[in-house]
Amino acid sequence: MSDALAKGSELKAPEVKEEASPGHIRVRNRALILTAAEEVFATQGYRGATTAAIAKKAGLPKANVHYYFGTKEALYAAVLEDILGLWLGELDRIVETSDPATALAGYIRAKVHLSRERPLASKVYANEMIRGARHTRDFLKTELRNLVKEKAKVLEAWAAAGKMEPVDPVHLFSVIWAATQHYADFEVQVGSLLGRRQLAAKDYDEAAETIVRLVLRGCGLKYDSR
Amino acid sequence: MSDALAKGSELKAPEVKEEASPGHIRVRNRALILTAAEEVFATQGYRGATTAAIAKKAGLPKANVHYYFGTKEALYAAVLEDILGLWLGELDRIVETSDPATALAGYIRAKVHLSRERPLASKVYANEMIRGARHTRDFLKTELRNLVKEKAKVLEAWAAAGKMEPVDPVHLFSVIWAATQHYADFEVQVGSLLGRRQLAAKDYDEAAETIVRLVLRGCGLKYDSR
DNA sequence: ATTAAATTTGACCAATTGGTCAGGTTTTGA
DNA sequence: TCAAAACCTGACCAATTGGTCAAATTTAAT
Repeated sequence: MSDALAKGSELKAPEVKEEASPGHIRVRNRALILTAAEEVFATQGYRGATTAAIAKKAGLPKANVHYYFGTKEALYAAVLEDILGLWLGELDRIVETSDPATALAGYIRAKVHLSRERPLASKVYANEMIRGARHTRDFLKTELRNLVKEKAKVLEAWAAAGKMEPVDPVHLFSVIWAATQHYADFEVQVGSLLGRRQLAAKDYDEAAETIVRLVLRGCGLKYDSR
Repeated sequence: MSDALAKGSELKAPEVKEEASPGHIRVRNRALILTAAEEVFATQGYRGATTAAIAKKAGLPKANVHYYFGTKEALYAAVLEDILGLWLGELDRIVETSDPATALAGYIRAKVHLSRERPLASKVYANEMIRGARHTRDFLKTELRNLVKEKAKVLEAWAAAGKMEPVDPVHLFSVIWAATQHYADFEVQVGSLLGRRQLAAKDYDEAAETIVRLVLRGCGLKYDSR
């Protein structure tokens, strides 16, 4: 056995008691199923996803999936719930005290990063929108709308302070979301155009810079193209 | 009967001989089926679309759908074929002799217009990309890639002539496509954020202007925000 | 150790789905 | 007018699907 390997093995420090804490099975299996479901829903669509395929990908019998989530629809709702949490976080940096260019650029880069790290989540969400947001209507009309209204005030304040030009906030966010999520949802198209099977880190970076450039300049902010 | 209505009826000028030309049944029914299929594929996804639903929407028995298109997959391919034709046309205005700002703005406005007029086509295409472009890979890697390469040369020429700043063409087109098609694919989301059930003509116009503004300024071109 | 609760799962079911087909009707062209 | 081609469609089928369930096993808590 090589030194490195031996060292690695010895280092798995905590030496947890093999299994632990009540409910850990529930937690582990729900996570397995949710991960598998995200992939199957993303690549096959809601209707195309079968509970059998999800179960197989999770390494569990189909009846087990129904044991934990009841129906396919409830499982789908749970997957969406996870994704919405992921989406909502990054907007925090858009606050009045931030510098507009820094905040917007940071948000865009973070969103592109998410498209690279969690493309399946983006695809599930896109699918949900395309099909009319049957399971997400309330979220859109309340939570998301309020969040955007809040951020709209920040943009207005920036504009009033002469830090940027006024821009319609809904259209600005729409363009940012569309452009950034495009690199997850239409990954295969962008890859084809760039002549790659898979997008590389560099491609995501260049995408982010392009989007940042258009948005900042569009808002009357400085951006130096290198 | 109102004047307007009567006038409208009388005006249906050509008064074609009730039926006509051999093969007209084939043409008419294929069109009925393709239109119905576009809607069902758009709103239900590939797997979610049933030939029965398509037949019902077309007002024909299911067996008739199979009579004209054979399999569901062949019908889907035919729908995609139609859509790709629609997509490819508008790029014509991006030629070296055009003024960059005029050409790009015109293209963006035309694409937004298409999102409003043919949202279902956009949704079918988005679905196809999300699922990995199983039926469109070849098109992407050959036709679309070559088209973009061609347009890339135009952008380079414009930049070399000092008419605009250099921009990565693939990322520029990706952002334009993402932003414009967003108003078809994520229509329900934009509507929720704007507090409308349906987007109005004004909303599409404002969307187009926002995108034009970001893109032109991003390319170092003038755009006056009114 | 004991028992209640949680978990597991093969077998099963009713409904749906893409697709077929035979026998009929209508359209077309000579 | 008439036969061939095109078109139509109700009835049917094998496969798949989401979901159920009862009996067995494992885990948790006393």
